Amino acid sequence: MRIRDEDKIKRIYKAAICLISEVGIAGLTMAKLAKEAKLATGTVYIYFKSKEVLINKLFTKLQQEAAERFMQGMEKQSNFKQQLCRVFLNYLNHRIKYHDESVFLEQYYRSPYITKDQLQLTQALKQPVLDLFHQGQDNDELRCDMDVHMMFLMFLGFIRELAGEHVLGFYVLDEKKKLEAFERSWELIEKGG
Amino acid sequence: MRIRDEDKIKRIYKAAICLISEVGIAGLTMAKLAKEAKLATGTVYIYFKSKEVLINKLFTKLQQEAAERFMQGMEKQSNFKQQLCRVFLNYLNHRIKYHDESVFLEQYYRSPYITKDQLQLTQALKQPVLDLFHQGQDNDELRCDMDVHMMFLMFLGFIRELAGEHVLGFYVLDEKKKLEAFERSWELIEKGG
Amino acid sequence: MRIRDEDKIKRIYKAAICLISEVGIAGLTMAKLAKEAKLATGTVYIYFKSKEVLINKLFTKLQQEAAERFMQGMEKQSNFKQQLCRVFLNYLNHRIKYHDESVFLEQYYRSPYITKDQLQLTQALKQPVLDLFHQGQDNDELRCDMDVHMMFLMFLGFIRELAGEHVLGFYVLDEKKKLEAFERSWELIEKGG
Amino acid sequence: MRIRDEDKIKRIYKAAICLISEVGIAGLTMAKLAKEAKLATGTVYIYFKSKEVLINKLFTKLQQEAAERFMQGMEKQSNFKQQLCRVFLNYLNHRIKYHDESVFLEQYYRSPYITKDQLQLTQALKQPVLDLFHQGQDNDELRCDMDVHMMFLMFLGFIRELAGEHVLGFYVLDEKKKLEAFERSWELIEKGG
DNA sequence: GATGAATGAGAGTTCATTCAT
DNA sequence: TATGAATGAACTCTCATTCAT
Repeated sequence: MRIRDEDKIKRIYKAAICLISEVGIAGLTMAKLAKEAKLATGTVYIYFKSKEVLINKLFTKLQQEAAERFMQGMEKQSNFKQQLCRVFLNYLNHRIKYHDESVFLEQYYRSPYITKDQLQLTQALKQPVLDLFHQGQDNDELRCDMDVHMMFLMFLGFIRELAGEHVLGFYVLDEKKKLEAFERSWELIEKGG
Repeated sequence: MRIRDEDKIKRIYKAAICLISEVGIAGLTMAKLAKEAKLATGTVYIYFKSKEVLINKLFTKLQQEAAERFMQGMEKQSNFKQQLCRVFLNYLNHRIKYHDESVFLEQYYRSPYITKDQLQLTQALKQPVLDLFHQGQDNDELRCDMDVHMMFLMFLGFIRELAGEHVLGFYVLDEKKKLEAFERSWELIEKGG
Repeated sequence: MRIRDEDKIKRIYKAAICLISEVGIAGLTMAKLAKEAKLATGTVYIYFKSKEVLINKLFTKLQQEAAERFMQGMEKQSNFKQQLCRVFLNYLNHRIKYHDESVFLEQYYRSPYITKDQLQLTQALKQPVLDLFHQGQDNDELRCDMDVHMMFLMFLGFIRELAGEHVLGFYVLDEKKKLEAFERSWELIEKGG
Repeated sequence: MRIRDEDKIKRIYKAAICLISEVGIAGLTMAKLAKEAKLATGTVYIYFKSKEVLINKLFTKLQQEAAERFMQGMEKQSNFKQQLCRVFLNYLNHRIKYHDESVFLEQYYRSPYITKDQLQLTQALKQPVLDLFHQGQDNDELRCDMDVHMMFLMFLGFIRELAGEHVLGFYVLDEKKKLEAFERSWELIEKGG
């Protein structure tokens, strides 16, 4: 029964993301969720002990999936700038393509439901990107008079705003714009910029 | 006859902000709200027709108050850079000082409750800051090979991340750090930077 | 202040009848009532101790007014049949013209709010009509092999149904039909019919 | 899984009738109803979407049941008069035995909750009885100088008053009285009466 | 007396969770 | 395991009544 089980969990997650993007975390009910996932309400409780547990696990799962996407294809790049560009675009495209998930993650991140542990994990998932910046500094690719965390926050915030406004239709991004956005960010942090 | 009481409205708003920061929009109940504001539940309904109306009005009010704070003290500055610095710090400090409100605004902004009208208003409130950037470009203070909206989003995103991480204790900001953050942003957009 | 007071009471009664015909006794609220009567809610409580008292008094008042209308112009009639006809038409026209009031009276009459005393009073108000029937029997105008109460109930029920269906538009009554209805009733009860 | 339970619907209906006869439609609360039916409040909402729907359905159900009872045993009668007598007694006994239901039906019928559709249905349910009268006229059993609708309203009104006063104890009916009442009605409408 | 804001018990309804099948 | 009917606490909102002005 392994396969069917996994399938049900997937359906539950998918239904949750879909519904939350429509009605918010507040508006999500277990009845709606079960219906969307084509399950009985009771069945959901076989796989998740409570609504809270479900939301928590969904958060962790989505966060991990997102983190995996960020570094994808990076190692194939020829130089540091290209690597960073890859990460930049990965995250930007992720925020656009998985906008529903991103909104959920952000809402949850700033919600009272999040636990200390989850916050720590969130920080830990940023580490690979922070490491990349550190490496850049060590290899004289990035300026040294700006701390890595600040660079990172600038990158992150810029991307989030770009993606957010794009999804709402207030600032449309094509491939050229995306690259331009990266170039501007790069200018700011490159050695001798 | 007792007279309709502006003070009660303030107490209701204050209680709402306080509770939402603790338990989220989802967790806000009219009973808790009334208790926190030291009113009977029915009294809240004299001033606000429904919970939804209350939340909507709170959003609009906070947004407008926030917008007013952003430009404060700007005209006193001697030059363009100082003016922009003032706005930068205004927003950054606002995001820190009024973190509860900011979180509420952001949550609401991405929630299904927000109306088209409110979204438009939100955009309109950004206009004065956008105008400042435009003016900077026109007066040869800012580079012209980067569009104003992009500059704005970079500023905005950077500030939000800084404030967010500061409040969570992951990236502590003092006055020096704040100014450094502004300097980095300025480098990116100044003419001939 | 006598005059103003009486005026307010009238306005309250009128508003109550009007609203009850629209929304039922259940749907009547003191706030709506006050608004309709152009008074403050508190003012209503100066004249009526509670909603229940108001409804009770309204019932008694309307019932008495109705009773007065029934015998109107009867004594002017030349003979017994004409007298009875007058009463018949009085009641029929009353049920049509004051339909809202009649509906209220009937609803109240069958409701749990009515007291034993009020029920007795209601019966007492029928007495003049019952007396008329008795008198008819005594004077050999009416058959004696049918008890007076039964005659009365037949009259009453017939009139109520006629008026009810007329108001709903299911059985339209003009003057000719009204007289015909009386003639049929008369046939049934007249001596040697 | 527990199966949806027709018995529960019956209990809800029964509790509703019982409570309405005690406290009126206005006084019926879902909490009282659930308690009387020995269910949780939420359970009532599984079977009826809202209080209004419950009341509506109850009305339609009772009306239909009542209509069925009226014609019962009629076809077994040897002649037209006997048939009509059967219907007369059916309705009279129904009004006495199911007095609570009858009061509810009447209250609802004159209430603002009733819909056009329901009014039409109510009229339609009268048709079989009206048809019986028509048939009586066609077969020269009933007089032709009185329209069928008027005959019907006379019957109906008479019965309602008789039953109403009987239940209140103001006019006691035994089997003899009932037959007498029918005889009087018959006299009025029979051919050559 | 007149006003209508204030009150809070209680209304209808929802929904996370349980449980009989 | 899977189901969805059943539960009842908790929600939003109403409204008869009170009370400060």
